[in-house]
Amino acid sequence: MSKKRSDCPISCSLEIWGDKWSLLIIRDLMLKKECTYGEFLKADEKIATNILATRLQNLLDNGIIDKKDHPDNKLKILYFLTQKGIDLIPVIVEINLWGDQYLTIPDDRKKLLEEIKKDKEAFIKRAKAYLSSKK
Amino acid sequence: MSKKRSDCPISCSLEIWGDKWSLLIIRDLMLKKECTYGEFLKADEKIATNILATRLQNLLDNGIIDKKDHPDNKLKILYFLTQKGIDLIPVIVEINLWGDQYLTIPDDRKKLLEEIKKDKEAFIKRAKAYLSSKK
DNA sequence: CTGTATCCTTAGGGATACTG
DNA sequence: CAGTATCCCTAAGGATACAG
Repeated sequence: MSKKRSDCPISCSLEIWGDKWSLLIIRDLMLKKECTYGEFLKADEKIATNILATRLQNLLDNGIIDKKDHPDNKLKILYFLTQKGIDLIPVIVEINLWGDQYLTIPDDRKKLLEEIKKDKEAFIKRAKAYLSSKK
Repeated sequence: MSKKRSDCPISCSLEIWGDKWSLLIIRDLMLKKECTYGEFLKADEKIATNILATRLQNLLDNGIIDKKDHPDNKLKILYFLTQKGIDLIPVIVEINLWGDQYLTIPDDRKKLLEEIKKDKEAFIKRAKAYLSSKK
């Protein structure tokens, strides 16, 4: 994505997925496990198609996501998280928990947050298992 | 910082501190507890002074950091994390742990990472207590 | 030392049309 | 449906000078 500024793991991580869109793509894949191009476009934040294409390519290049043909419809392509992407779930979870303290949480996310708050480690373990499973 | 794209806590969080520099400022304040303007400028990533000024202002506006006069030298100003900023430590910690799996960690950070990996919750608790303490 | 100000360049992004 | 391509604009960023 951008050139290397330092050896700091925070800085290097941000250079891979630290823009305003990549983590939203990862969020979609965490919530829905598999997404088509069109499903990303339909997300609330309304990403532009050219931006989406560059971000998906960057995440593919960095091994965070992968893609495959849709089992039923060969015209559709499904994006999904690799293990490297799945391992970003704890980051997403912690951002959610911070947001729970300092932002207004929409109703359709409250259930998820309750689950996370009840037992964070168990939630992450379950989510990782779910996202790693085939089908 | 930018206009609101959606109600998603991830999206809203990113709009506050999801640029390429804010988390590095927060990282510096987590590692050193208090920093002067000049100390931020000296960080490896070499942030430009105009960018630094806008980011500090944004973090001040959003209540993530605060500032005060240096106790010894009234010409110096010290920036530090508020509780809202301190509560971002788990996010930083998880990014570090992800980086530990997938990036090359420089020697001067390995000790910190060992501490985190030994007992994450204890590390966070200690860090929060340290950053909350006066002096 | 802590910022502002300015200039200039580049990257990110919105809108929309279009192709296999 | 899954992208490419184009145009155009704005925000982000680097360099540097300078002011209180």
